Amino acid sequence: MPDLKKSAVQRQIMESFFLGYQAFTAKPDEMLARRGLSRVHHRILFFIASYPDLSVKELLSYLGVSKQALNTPLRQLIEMHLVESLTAEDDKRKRMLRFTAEGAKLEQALRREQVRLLQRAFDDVGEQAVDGWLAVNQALAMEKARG
Amino acid sequence: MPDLKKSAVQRQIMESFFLGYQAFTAKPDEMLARRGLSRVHHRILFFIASYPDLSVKELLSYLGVSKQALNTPLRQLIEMHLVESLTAEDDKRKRMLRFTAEGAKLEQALRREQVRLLQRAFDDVGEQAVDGWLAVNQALAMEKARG
DNA sequence: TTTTTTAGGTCAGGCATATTGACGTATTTA
DNA sequence: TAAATACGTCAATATGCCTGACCTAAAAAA
Repeated sequence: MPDLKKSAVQRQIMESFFLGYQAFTAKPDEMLARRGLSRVHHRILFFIASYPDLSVKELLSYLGVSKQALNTPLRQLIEMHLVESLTAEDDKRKRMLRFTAEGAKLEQALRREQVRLLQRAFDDVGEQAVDGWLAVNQALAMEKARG
Repeated sequence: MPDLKKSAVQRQIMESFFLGYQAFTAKPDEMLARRGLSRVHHRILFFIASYPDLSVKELLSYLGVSKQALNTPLRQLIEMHLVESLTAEDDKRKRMLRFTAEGAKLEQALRREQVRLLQRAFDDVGEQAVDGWLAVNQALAMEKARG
């Protein structure tokens, strides 16, 4: 347990977090860039993967951007046949967003690279450290929810 | 140790990391926004704090942006009397970047909020988890350096 | 000492993306 | 039938980054 009262220690911890997160996003960023896509597209793909058949409104609330900001990247994903937008049965105003086969493949490829990176880091530090890492991330996420 | 072979587990781990990092940057983002500043300014402040009297070129290499992209935010910080740019003694082409008293105060305030968040999360999970979290972040940062 | 390189700064044009506001359509709910 | 909702799009505006070009001052190399 480092001494969190020292400025230099604080900065070093913050820098590791920053660099670690940057490493985590670097590979997908690069893979998406090759297709002319960006991190917004990645987030869209992530939420469609996590909540298949979610509506545009739900997606908007997860992303926290305006309808107009979502419009372009989502349309691009649909035009590239990575995502499809189907009218919902129960409410025909709603669109259900899901992957095409190709879209699912891309999401898997992105995730595989991120998991591979995590796995390599996990292998370096041991099981106990991994559990701690997960616990702190979850605690931070909770703090966010709490305010 | 979670089962990293399951897609849902993978996504949940990735989501915690994302949310945790977002929580980590949320407060500074908000504090900076009140002054009309953004995350680029934060990164500039971070590097000046970590490497006082660094040159513009060094700062550029840390940030990984173009000279023109740095120009505006750095000038703003200087005009707001948060950072000062002093000609180096040994090489008068170089500018040494450092905080003014007010700039140092802002950097401390930003860092204090981030440390406070970390501390709350750390308190929730215990010492061993914290050490694990730090170890994994460092391993990830290393993986980045390794490629 | 003259020439070249380096550090820093700025301007212009182009591109991408975010915002707010307004409008239009289809559908559902009150 | 009227009001609200879900979605989509157009326009104007603002921001931010990029590349390329050009400039000064200073240091390094010739």
